[in-house]
Formats: sequence, C-alpha cells, structure tokens
Amino acid sequence: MRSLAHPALHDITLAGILHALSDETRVAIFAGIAGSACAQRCAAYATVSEKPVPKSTLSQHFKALREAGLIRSERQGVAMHNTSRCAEIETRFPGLIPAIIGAYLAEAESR
Amino acid sequence: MRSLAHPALHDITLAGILHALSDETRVAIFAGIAGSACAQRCAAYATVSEKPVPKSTLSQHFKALREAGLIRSERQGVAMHNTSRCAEIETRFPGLIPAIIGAYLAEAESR
DNA sequence: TTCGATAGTTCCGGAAACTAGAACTATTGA
DNA sequence: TCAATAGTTCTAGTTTCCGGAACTATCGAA
Repeated sequence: MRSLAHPALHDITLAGILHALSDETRVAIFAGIAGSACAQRCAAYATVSEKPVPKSTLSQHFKALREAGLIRSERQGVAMHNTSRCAEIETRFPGLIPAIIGAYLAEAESR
Repeated sequence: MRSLAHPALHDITLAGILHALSDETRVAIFAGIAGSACAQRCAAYATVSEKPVPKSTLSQHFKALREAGLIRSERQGVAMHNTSRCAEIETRFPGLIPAIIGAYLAEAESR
C-alpha cells in the first residue's frame, strides 16, 4: 500500500473543499468525523443515511476527503484512523467548515 | 426560449450549493454577482480571472448557479439580469454564503 | 417589416469523473 | 502458515463537463 497523500495546509483550496463536500455521502461522512471526539474507521460508514455504501465507493470517498485536505487518515493496525483537519482549516478559511457543518445539520434536521 | 427555472427556497440543497460553487469559474462569477449592488449581465463574465470563458460554457455556468438557487436571472431586453439570492439563502442556511464568499476572498488575496 | 447586431441557449461529440463489482494488498491473531 | 479483517486498486459502464457550431430571442435602425 502506498503512503497516503495529505496536502499541506497551503495547498488546500476552497474549490477542493466545496467539491469534496458537494456529495451527500461525503458530507455526511465528514460531519460524522468532524463531530466525533475520537478517530473513526472507514468501515464505520458502511451505511450512510440508511443507505449501504459499497466498500470501493467508500474508499474513494475517503480518498476524496483526504485529498481535499478535510481529513487525516492513518493506518492503525488493520484499520484506518480518520480525524478531521478542522482546526488547521480554520486558520486558513475561518468560519467555513463550521458554516457548512451547521448547514448540514440544519438540512438534516428539516428532513 | 423556455422560461428560466428557479428552485423554490425549500428545494435549495446544501449539496447543490456546494457543487455549484466547487468550480473556480462559478465561484468567481457568484462572488462578483453577490458583491455587486446592481444586477450583472452574463457577458460581464466573458473573462474570469483573466481567462476567457466561451459563451456556451458561460451559459452552462449561469444555468448551474441558477438551478442551485444561488442566483435569479431575468431577461431585460436583449440582456440577462442576474442577481444573487443571498438574502433568501441566509434564512435557510445562516452564515453559509458569507463564509464561502469570505473564504473565496481570502484565497484570492493570498495569490 | 425586414435586416443586422447583440446576448444567451441548445445540440452534440470528445474528455474527464463517478459507481461498484472483482481482484489485490497489508496487518494481525490463531 | 493460514484465515480474517480493512482498505485499495483495477476496470468497465454510466454520467457529467467543456466548448465549437448552430439556433433563438430582443431591440434598433432603415
């Protein structure tokens, strides 16, 4: 397995973030990771919003979030530990992630 | 020309907004419209960030912004008047658009 | 009322991106 | 060494995106 690529903070772009989060499944995964105190395994999201997500698709989604700079993934034994990079991003784009998470929660609640 | 479709406020989705703004050209156009007091013609964005944008592509971009609910377009004689729907969206997703515009400006400034 | 100019839209083919099944790789525990 | 677990990569079918060419709508002459 090749080493996982994480962009440096200054390589994270707004368009990249918005694109990564413009997918229902990915924004749900990211909200879950960002809202959790502890690291999350990929497999924790084998079903998202009551829909099963195939393994390969899930892997692609995590890759997209990783390459956008939204999460950090580290192998821990056989599993993967995923944590959000919210704090870092906050220094570059203050208020952006909280606003998106807020909108996500508002939308989820109204459904 | 068929009448232009604008989604109702409650049909505007977060994913739709993020997708529409996940394109460099579109977010630049939207920031221009949102930051302007008066309505903007499509042709005002025939070049964005010093890159020329083909007419057909520009039309598609405006359509994407319109269908995401971000702008309102009305024919005014031979031209189109485009205005942002920021105020409406603010009631549904408070703080979202300002945060994105802020991030866009921060990124534009750092380049 | 026809002609020309202007401003967008639609059509369409090639390019790029997304989805998900199948096969593969890495790590751990028996 | 083997089996199980957790992800990744390969690949093909589908969908979406880009931009040139052709089309439509509106207005202002003449």
